[in-house]
Amino acid sequence: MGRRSDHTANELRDLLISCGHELMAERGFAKFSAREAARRAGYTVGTIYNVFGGLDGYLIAINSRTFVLWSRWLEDALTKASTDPAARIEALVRAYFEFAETNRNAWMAIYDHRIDRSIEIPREDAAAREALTGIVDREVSVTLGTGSPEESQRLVRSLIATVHGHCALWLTGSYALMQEEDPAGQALARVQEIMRSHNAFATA
Amino acid sequence: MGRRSDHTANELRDLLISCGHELMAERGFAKFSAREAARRAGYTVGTIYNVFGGLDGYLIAINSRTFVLWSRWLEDALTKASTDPAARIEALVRAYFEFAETNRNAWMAIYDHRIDRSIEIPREDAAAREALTGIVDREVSVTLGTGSPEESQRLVRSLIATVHGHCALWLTGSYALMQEEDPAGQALARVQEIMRSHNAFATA
DNA sequence: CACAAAACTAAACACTGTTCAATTAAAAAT
DNA sequence: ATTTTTAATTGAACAGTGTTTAGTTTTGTG
Repeated sequence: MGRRSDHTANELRDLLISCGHELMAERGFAKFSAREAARRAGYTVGTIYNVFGGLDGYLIAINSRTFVLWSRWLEDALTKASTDPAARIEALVRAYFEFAETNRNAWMAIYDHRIDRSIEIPREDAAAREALTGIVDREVSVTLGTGSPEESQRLVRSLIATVHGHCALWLTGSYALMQEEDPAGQALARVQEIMRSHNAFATA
Repeated sequence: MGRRSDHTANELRDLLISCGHELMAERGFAKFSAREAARRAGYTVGTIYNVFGGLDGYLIAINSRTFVLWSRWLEDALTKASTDPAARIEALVRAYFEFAETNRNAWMAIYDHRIDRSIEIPREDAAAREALTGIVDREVSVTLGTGSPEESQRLVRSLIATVHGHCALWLTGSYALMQEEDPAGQALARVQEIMRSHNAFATA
Protein backbone atom coordinates (compact mmCIF):
# COMPACT_ATOMS: atom_id res chain seq x y z
CA MET A 1 0.00 0.00 0.00
CA GLY A 2 1.08 3.60 -0.43
CA ARG A 3 0.21 6.74 1.48
CA ARG A 4 -2.55 6.12 3.93
CA SER A 5 -5.19 8.62 4.88
CA ASP A 6 -5.86 7.14 8.29
CA HIS A 7 -3.13 9.25 9.91
CA THR A 8 -1.71 12.67 9.30
CA ALA A 9 2.06 13.13 9.47
CA ASN A 10 1.87 14.40 13.04
CA GLU A 11 -0.52 11.71 14.12
CA LEU A 12 1.72 9.04 12.67
CA ARG A 13 4.76 10.51 14.36
CA ASP A 14 2.93 10.53 17.64
CA LEU A 15 1.58 7.03 17.16
CA LEU A 16 5.03 5.63 16.46
CA ILE A 17 6.50 7.37 19.49
CA SER A 18 3.68 6.08 21.68
CA CYS A 19 4.09 2.50 20.52
CA GLY A 20 7.85 2.77 20.76
CA HIS A 21 7.68 4.20 24.24
CA GLU A 22 5.31 1.46 25.31
CA LEU A 23 7.57 -1.23 23.92
CA MET A 24 10.60 0.36 25.55
CA ALA A 25 8.83 0.43 28.92
CA GLU A 26 7.89 -3.19 28.43
CA ARG A 27 11.16 -4.67 27.19
CA GLY A 28 13.91 -2.24 27.99
CA PHE A 29 16.58 -0.83 25.71
CA ALA A 30 18.48 -4.06 25.06
CA LYS A 31 15.42 -5.94 23.84
CA PHE A 32 13.83 -3.05 22.04
CA SER A 33 13.02 -3.65 18.37
CA ALA A 34 12.11 -1.00 15.84
CA ARG A 35 10.47 -3.65 13.70
CA GLU A 36 8.23 -4.72 16.54
CA ALA A 37 7.37 -1.13 17.43
CA ALA A 38 6.34 -0.43 13.85
CA ARG A 39 4.35 -3.66 13.77
CA ARG A 40 2.38 -2.57 16.81
CA ALA A 41 1.59 0.72 15.14
CA GLY A 42 0.37 -1.16 12.08
CA TYR A 43 3.29 -0.12 9.89
CA THR A 44 6.65 -1.43 8.73
CA VAL A 45 10.19 -0.56 9.79
CA GLY A 46 10.73 1.51 6.69
CA THR A 47 8.18 4.00 7.93
CA ILE A 48 10.27 4.67 11.02
CA TYR A 49 13.24 5.45 8.82
CA ASN A 50 11.05 7.76 6.77
CA VAL A 51 9.65 9.64 9.71
CA PHE A 52 12.67 9.81 11.99
CA GLY A 53 15.50 9.58 9.51
CA GLY A 54 16.97 6.57 11.25
CA LEU A 55 16.94 4.51 14.42
CA ASP A 56 18.82 7.13 16.39
CA GLY A 57 16.24 9.77 15.58
CA TYR A 58 13.50 7.42 16.68
CA LEU A 59 15.18 6.59 19.97
CA ILE A 60 15.81 10.27 20.63
CA ALA A 61 12.12 10.95 20.10
CA ILE A 62 11.12 8.12 22.43
CA ASN A 63 13.50 9.26 25.15
CA SER A 64 12.37 12.83 24.76
CA ARG A 65 8.87 11.69 25.56
CA THR A 66 10.22 10.15 28.75
CA PHE A 67 11.83 13.48 29.61
CA VAL A 68 8.50 15.24 29.14
CA LEU A 69 6.72 12.77 31.40
CA TRP A 70 9.52 13.07 33.92
CA SER A 71 9.33 16.85 34.02
CA ARG A 72 5.58 16.68 34.49
CA TRP A 73 6.03 14.21 37.30
CA LEU A 74 8.40 16.56 39.08
CA GLU A 75 6.17 19.59 38.56
CA ASP A 76 3.22 17.65 39.90
CA ALA A 77 5.16 16.74 43.01
CA LEU A 78 6.21 20.34 43.50
CA THR A 79 2.62 21.52 43.20
CA LYS A 80 1.66 19.27 46.07
CA ALA A 81 4.66 20.37 48.17
CA SER A 82 4.69 23.24 50.63
CA THR A 83 6.47 26.51 50.03
CA ASP A 84 9.29 25.69 52.42
CA PRO A 85 12.45 25.47 50.29
CA ALA A 86 13.87 22.50 52.14
CA ALA A 87 10.61 20.62 51.78
CA ARG A 88 10.52 21.36 48.07
CA ILE A 89 14.04 20.03 47.58
CA GLU A 90 13.06 16.86 49.37
CA ALA A 91 9.94 16.53 47.22
CA LEU A 92 12.09 16.97 44.15
CA VAL A 93 14.57 14.26 45.05
CA ARG A 94 11.84 11.85 46.10
CA ALA A 95 9.89 12.47 42.91
CA TYR A 96 13.07 11.95 40.88
CA PHE A 97 13.44 8.48 42.31
CA GLU A 98 9.75 7.68 42.13
CA PHE A 99 9.63 8.40 38.44
CA ALA A 100 12.72 6.36 37.72
CA GLU A 101 11.41 3.41 39.69
CA THR A 102 7.93 3.61 38.19
CA ASN A 103 9.35 3.88 34.68
CA ARG A 104 12.46 1.77 35.11
CA ASN A 105 13.04 0.70 31.53
CA ALA A 106 12.06 3.97 29.93
CA TRP A 107 14.18 5.89 32.41
CA MET A 108 17.23 3.73 31.90
CA ALA A 109 16.84 3.88 28.14
CA ILE A 110 17.67 7.57 28.36
CA TYR A 111 21.16 6.71 29.46
CA ASP A 112 21.44 3.48 27.49
CA HIS A 113 21.12 5.28 24.21
CA ARG A 114 24.52 6.70 23.35
CA ILE A 115 24.06 9.44 20.85
CA ASP A 116 26.85 9.85 18.37
CA ARG A 117 28.26 13.34 18.59
CA SER A 118 27.92 13.66 14.82
CA ILE A 119 24.13 13.43 14.93
CA GLU A 120 22.30 16.59 15.81
CA ILE A 121 19.46 16.55 18.32
CA PRO A 122 16.33 18.38 17.13
CA ARG A 123 15.65 21.62 18.98
CA GLU A 124 12.39 20.35 20.37
CA ASP A 125 14.03 17.28 21.85
CA ALA A 126 16.92 19.22 23.29
CA ALA A 127 14.42 21.53 24.96
CA ALA A 128 12.60 18.59 26.54
CA ARG A 129 15.87 17.43 28.00
CA GLU A 130 16.90 20.80 29.33
CA ALA A 131 13.51 21.41 30.90
CA LEU A 132 14.41 19.02 33.66
CA THR A 133 17.58 20.87 34.54
CA GLY A 134 15.52 24.05 34.45
CA ILE A 135 13.15 22.81 37.12
CA VAL A 136 15.97 21.89 39.46
CA ASP A 137 17.70 25.16 38.71
CA ARG A 138 14.63 27.14 39.62
CA GLU A 139 14.09 25.39 42.94
CA VAL A 140 17.71 25.35 44.00
CA SER A 141 18.38 28.96 43.08
CA VAL A 142 15.76 30.08 45.59
CA THR A 143 17.65 28.60 48.48
CA LEU A 144 21.11 29.71 47.44
CA GLY A 145 21.66 33.14 48.88
CA THR A 146 24.80 34.58 47.42
CA GLY A 147 27.05 33.44 44.62
CA SER A 148 27.13 34.08 40.89
CA PRO A 149 24.48 32.51 38.64
CA GLU A 150 27.18 30.59 36.82
CA GLU A 151 28.49 29.12 40.03
CA SER A 152 24.93 28.24 40.94
CA GLN A 153 24.37 26.51 37.63
CA ARG A 154 27.47 24.43 38.08
CA LEU A 155 26.27 23.37 41.48
CA VAL A 156 22.86 22.46 40.12
CA ARG A 157 24.39 20.14 37.56
CA SER A 158 26.58 18.64 40.22
CA LEU A 159 23.58 18.05 42.45
CA ILE A 160 21.73 16.39 39.61
CA ALA A 161 24.76 14.19 39.00
CA THR A 162 24.78 13.28 42.67
CA VAL A 163 21.15 12.20 42.68
CA HIS A 164 21.56 10.51 39.31
CA GLY A 165 24.43 8.43 40.62
CA HIS A 166 22.41 7.08 43.49
CA CYS A 167 19.42 6.39 41.28
CA ALA A 168 21.43 4.74 38.52
CA LEU A 169 23.41 2.44 40.78
CA TRP A 170 20.22 1.53 42.55
CA LEU A 171 18.22 0.60 39.48
CA THR A 172 21.04 -1.19 37.68
CA GLY A 173 21.57 -3.19 40.83
CA SER A 174 25.28 -2.53 40.65
CA TYR A 175 27.41 -2.77 43.71
CA ALA A 176 26.16 -4.12 46.93
CA LEU A 177 24.24 -0.87 46.96
CA MET A 178 21.30 -3.16 46.46
CA GLN A 179 21.47 -3.78 50.16
CA GLU A 180 20.78 -0.12 50.67
CA GLU A 181 17.09 0.08 51.50
CA ASP A 182 16.59 3.79 51.00
CA PRO A 183 18.83 5.11 48.22
CA ALA A 184 16.54 8.10 47.79
CA GLY A 185 17.04 8.93 51.45
CA GLN A 186 20.80 8.69 51.05
CA ALA A 187 20.75 10.90 47.97
CA LEU A 188 18.61 13.42 49.79
CA ALA A 189 20.93 13.43 52.78
CA ARG A 190 23.91 14.15 50.50
CA VAL A 191 22.04 16.91 48.69
CA GLN A 192 21.19 18.55 51.98
CA GLU A 193 24.74 18.31 53.25
CA ILE A 194 26.04 19.84 50.05
CA MET A 195 23.51 22.62 50.03
CA ARG A 196 24.16 23.49 53.65
CA SER A 197 27.85 23.72 52.78
CA HIS A 198 26.83 26.39 50.32
CA ASN A 199 24.84 28.29 52.93
CA ALA A 200 21.49 27.27 51.56
CA PHE A 201 18.43 27.21 53.81
CA ALA A 202 20.02 30.07 55.80
CA THR A 203 17.31 31.43 58.05
CA ALA A 204 17.35 35.21 58.25
CA MET B 1 38.59 -30.15 14.74
CA GLY B 2 38.14 -31.52 18.21
CA ARG B 3 39.94 -30.88 21.43
CA ARG B 4 43.02 -28.79 20.90
CA SER B 5 46.20 -29.05 22.85
CA ASP B 6 47.40 -25.55 22.05
CA HIS B 7 45.64 -24.11 25.09
CA THR B 8 44.78 -25.46 28.48
CA ALA B 9 41.33 -24.73 29.89
CA ASN B 10 42.64 -21.81 31.92
CA GLU B 11 44.68 -20.42 29.05
CA LEU B 12 41.68 -20.56 26.76
CA ARG B 13 39.50 -18.83 29.33
CA ASP B 14 42.07 -16.13 29.71
CA LEU B 15 42.58 -15.75 25.99
CA LEU B 16 38.87 -15.35 25.37
CA ILE B 17 38.55 -12.76 28.12
CA SER B 18 41.52 -10.85 26.75
CA CYS B 19 40.18 -10.76 23.22
CA GLY B 20 36.72 -9.92 24.48
CA HIS B 21 38.03 -7.12 26.65
CA GLU B 22 40.02 -5.73 23.78
CA LEU B 23 37.03 -5.80 21.48
CA MET B 24 34.86 -4.20 24.14
CA ALA B 25 37.37 -1.40 24.60
CA GLU B 26 37.46 -0.94 20.88
CA ARG B 27 33.78 -1.04 19.98
CA GLY B 28 31.82 -0.50 23.14
CA PHE B 29 28.99 -2.57 24.55
CA ALA B 30 26.42 -1.85 21.85
CA LYS B 31 28.64 -3.01 19.03
CA PHE B 32 30.26 -5.86 20.86
CA SER B 33 29.99 -9.25 19.19
CA ALA B 34 30.73 -12.59 20.79
CA ARG B 35 31.26 -14.09 17.36
CA GLU B 36 33.91 -11.53 16.53
CA ALA B 37 35.62 -11.94 19.90
CA ALA B 38 35.82 -15.69 19.39
CA ARG B 39 37.07 -15.16 15.84
CA ARG B 40 39.93 -13.03 17.14
CA ALA B 41 40.87 -15.71 19.60
CA GLY B 42 40.92 -18.24 16.77
CA TYR B 43 37.79 -20.06 17.91
CA THR B 44 34.05 -20.11 17.22
CA VAL B 45 31.13 -18.73 19.20
CA GLY B 46 30.23 -22.15 20.47
CA THR B 47 33.44 -22.25 22.48
CA ILE B 48 32.33 -19.17 24.41
CA TYR B 49 29.13 -20.91 25.32
CA ASN B 50 31.13 -23.93 26.42
CA VAL B 51 33.55 -22.01 28.58
CA PHE B 52 31.28 -19.35 30.05
CA GLY B 53 27.92 -21.08 29.89
CA GLY B 54 26.42 -18.27 27.88
CA LEU B 55 26.84 -14.70 26.77
CA ASP B 56 26.03 -13.29 30.19
CA GLY B 57 28.77 -15.32 31.81
CA TYR B 58 31.22 -14.09 29.20
CA LEU B 59 30.28 -10.47 29.68
CA ILE B 60 30.53 -10.84 33.44
CA ALA B 61 34.04 -12.21 33.02
CA ILE B 62 35.04 -9.36 30.71
CA ASN B 63 33.66 -6.73 33.06
CA SER B 64 35.31 -8.38 36.02
CA ARG B 65 38.63 -7.91 34.29
CA THR B 66 37.85 -4.23 33.99
CA PHE B 67 37.15 -4.14 37.72
CA VAL B 68 40.53 -5.72 38.43
CA LEU B 69 42.32 -3.18 36.24
CA TRP B 70 40.34 -0.41 37.85
CA SER B 71 41.26 -1.50 41.37
CA ARG B 72 44.90 -1.70 40.40
CA TRP B 73 44.73 1.77 38.90
CA LEU B 74 43.35 3.14 42.16
CA GLU B 75 45.90 1.34 44.30
CA ASP B 76 48.70 2.64 42.09
CA ALA B 77 47.44 6.18 42.52
CA LEU B 78 47.23 5.74 46.27
CA THR B 79 50.78 4.45 46.40
CA LYS B 80 51.99 7.65 44.81
CA ALA B 81 49.87 9.81 47.10
CA SER B 82 50.97 11.25 50.43
CA THR B 83 49.74 10.02 53.75
CA ASP B 84 47.50 13.02 54.31
CA PRO B 85 43.92 11.67 54.36
CA ALA B 86 42.49 14.58 52.40
CA ALA B 87 45.15 14.21 49.72
CA ARG B 88 44.45 10.49 49.48
CA ILE B 89 40.74 11.08 48.97
CA GLU B 90 41.53 13.53 46.22
CA ALA B 91 43.89 11.07 44.59
CA LEU B 92 41.17 8.44 44.76
CA VAL B 93 38.53 10.57 43.08
CA ARG B 94 40.92 11.78 40.40
CA ALA B 95 42.11 8.26 39.68
CA TYR B 96 38.51 7.10 39.46
CA PHE B 97 37.86 9.56 36.69
CA GLU B 98 41.15 8.95 34.96
CA PHE B 99 40.49 5.27 34.68
CA ALA B 100 36.98 5.78 33.36
CA GLU B 101 38.18 8.26 30.78
CA THR B 102 41.15 6.16 29.71
CA ASN B 103 38.98 3.07 29.43
CA ARG B 104 35.72 4.69 28.34
CA ASN B 105 34.08 1.76 26.58
CA ALA B 106 35.23 -0.90 28.99
CA TRP B 107 34.19 1.23 31.94
CA MET B 108 30.76 1.97 30.55
CA ALA B 109 30.24 -1.66 29.63
CA ILE B 110 30.19 -2.43 33.34
CA TYR B 111 26.97 -0.50 33.69
CA ASP B 112 25.62 -1.31 30.24
CA HIS B 113 25.44 -4.98 31.03
CA ARG B 114 22.24 -5.59 32.97
CA ILE B 115 22.59 -8.86 34.78
CA ASP B 116 19.40 -10.78 35.25
CA ARG B 117 18.76 -11.37 38.91
CA SER B 118 18.21 -15.05 38.17
CA ILE B 119 21.78 -15.60 37.02
CA GLU B 120 24.36 -16.07 39.73
CA ILE B 121 27.67 -14.22 39.63
CA PRO B 122 30.70 -16.48 40.25
CA ARG B 123 32.43 -15.86 43.59
CA GLU B 124 35.63 -14.75 41.93
CA ASP B 125 33.85 -12.13 39.85
CA ALA B 126 31.82 -10.87 42.76
CA ALA B 127 35.05 -10.46 44.69
CA ALA B 128 36.61 -8.41 41.90
CA ARG B 129 33.66 -6.09 42.00
CA GLU B 130 33.64 -5.70 45.76
CA ALA B 131 37.36 -5.02 45.87
CA LEU B 132 36.75 -1.56 44.57
CA THR B 133 34.30 -0.72 47.30
CA GLY B 134 36.83 -2.14 49.74
CA ILE B 135 39.50 0.30 48.68
CA VAL B 136 37.24 3.28 49.11
CA ASP B 137 36.01 1.91 52.40
CA ARG B 138 39.53 1.59 53.73
CA GLU B 139 40.53 5.13 52.80
CA VAL B 140 37.35 6.79 53.93
CA SER B 141 37.16 4.96 57.22
CA VAL B 142 40.46 6.49 58.28
CA THR B 143 39.09 9.99 58.08
CA LEU B 144 35.76 9.32 59.70
CA GLY B 145 36.18 9.75 63.42
CA THR B 146 33.12 8.48 65.17
CA GLY B 147 30.08 6.62 63.95
CA SER B 148 29.20 2.94 63.65
CA PRO B 149 30.89 0.86 60.95
CA GLU B 150 27.51 0.23 59.35
CA GLU B 151 26.78 3.91 59.11
CA SER B 152 30.25 4.39 57.65
CA GLN B 153 29.63 1.72 55.05
CA ARG B 154 26.40 3.34 53.98
CA LEU B 155 28.21 6.62 53.57
CA VAL B 156 30.95 5.00 51.52
CA ARG B 157 28.44 3.60 49.08
CA SER B 158 26.72 6.93 48.91
CA LEU B 159 30.02 8.66 48.18
CA ILE B 160 30.76 6.16 45.44
CA ALA B 161 27.33 6.81 43.98
CA THR B 162 28.05 10.53 44.08
CA VAL B 163 31.29 10.20 42.16
CA HIS B 164 29.76 7.64 39.83
CA GLY B 165 26.97 10.01 38.94
CA HIS B 166 29.35 12.74 37.90
CA CYS B 167 31.52 10.35 35.94
CA ALA B 168 28.61 8.64 34.20
CA LEU B 169 26.86 11.80 33.12
CA TRP B 170 30.17 13.15 31.93
CA LEU B 171 31.14 10.18 29.78
CA THR B 172 27.68 9.57 28.37
CA GLY B 173 27.59 13.24 27.41
CA SER B 174 24.15 13.56 28.93
CA TYR B 175 22.87 16.87 30.03
CA ALA B 176 24.60 20.10 29.28
CA LEU B 177 27.02 18.76 31.85
CA MET B 178 29.28 18.42 28.85
CA GLN B 179 29.92 22.10 29.23
CA GLU B 180 31.40 21.34 32.61
CA GLU B 181 35.13 21.36 32.11
CA ASP B 182 36.16 19.69 35.31
CA PRO B 183 33.58 17.10 36.38
CA ALA B 184 36.18 15.37 38.52
CA GLY B 185 36.77 18.62 40.35
CA GLN B 186 33.06 19.02 40.95
CA ALA B 187 32.75 15.47 42.20
CA LEU B 188 35.70 15.99 44.50
CA ALA B 189 34.23 19.22 45.86
CA ARG B 190 30.97 17.41 46.66
CA VAL B 191 32.81 14.54 48.32
CA GLN B 192 34.73 16.97 50.49
CA GLU B 193 31.64 18.88 51.48
CA ILE B 194 29.88 15.65 52.38
CA MET B 195 32.81 14.34 54.36
CA ARG B 196 33.23 17.58 56.26
CA SER B 197 29.57 17.36 57.17
CA HIS B 198 30.41 14.06 58.78
CA ASN B 199 33.28 15.55 60.72
CA ALA B 200 35.95 13.95 58.60
CA PHE B 201 39.41 15.53 58.36
CA ALA B 202 38.91 16.80 61.90
CA THR B 203 42.29 18.04 63.10
CA ALA B 204 43.00 17.10 66.68
C1' DC C 1 -7.89 12.48 -16.48
C1' DA C 2 -3.01 12.14 -16.35
C1' DC C 3 0.96 12.98 -13.83
C1' DA C 4 4.25 13.65 -10.38
C1' DA C 5 5.30 13.40 -5.72
C1' DA C 6 4.96 11.36 -1.46
C1' DA C 7 3.99 7.31 1.70
C1' DC C 8 4.58 2.86 2.42
C1' DT C 9 5.92 -1.95 1.77
C1' DA C 10 8.53 -6.02 0.69
C1' DA C 11 12.53 -8.04 0.07
C1' DA C 12 17.32 -8.30 0.31
C1' DC C 13 21.88 -8.01 2.95
C1' DA C 14 24.86 -8.68 6.50
C1' DC C 15 24.88 -9.18 10.78
C1' DT C 16 23.41 -10.83 15.61
C1' DG C 17 22.59 -14.61 19.75
C1' DT C 18 21.50 -19.33 20.63
C1' DT C 19 21.20 -24.24 20.08
C1' DC C 20 22.67 -28.79 18.71
C1' DA C 21 24.09 -32.68 15.89
C1' DA C 22 28.25 -34.04 13.98
C1' DT C 23 33.14 -34.26 13.93
C1' DT C 24 37.68 -34.56 15.68
C1' DA C 25 41.40 -35.18 18.99
C1' DA C 26 43.05 -36.74 23.17
C1' DA C 27 42.73 -39.87 27.18
C1' DA C 28 41.55 -44.29 29.03
C1' DA C 29 40.87 -49.02 28.66
C1' DT C 30 41.56 -53.08 26.56
C1' DA D 1 48.97 -51.19 19.92
C1' DT D 2 44.16 -50.92 19.16
C1' DT D 3 39.95 -49.90 20.39
C1' DT D 4 36.72 -47.37 23.01
C1' DT D 5 35.21 -43.62 25.49
C1' DT D 6 35.02 -38.90 26.59
C1' DA D 7 35.39 -34.13 25.89
C1' DA D 8 36.42 -30.02 22.96
C1' DT D 9 35.26 -27.73 18.96
C1' DT D 10 32.93 -26.72 14.85
C1' DG D 11 29.35 -25.83 11.38
C1' DA D 12 25.11 -25.23 10.21
C1' DA D 13 20.61 -24.00 11.27
C1' DC D 14 16.98 -20.74 13.28
C1' DA D 15 14.86 -16.67 14.40
C1' DG D 16 15.70 -12.44 15.09
C1' DT D 17 18.09 -7.73 14.35
C1' DG D 18 19.23 -2.81 11.74
C1' DT D 19 19.65 -0.77 7.29
C1' DT D 20 19.05 0.15 2.42
C1' DT D 21 16.60 0.20 -1.88
C1' DA D 22 13.56 -0.83 -5.62
C1' DG D 23 9.04 -1.01 -6.29
C1' DT D 24 4.06 -0.30 -5.53
C1' DT D 25 0.14 2.29 -4.16
C1' DT D 26 -2.21 6.36 -2.88
C1' DT D 27 -2.92 11.12 -2.94
C1' DG D 28 -2.94 15.98 -4.27
C1' DT D 29 -2.15 18.88 -8.28
C1' DG D 30 -1.68 20.59 -13.12
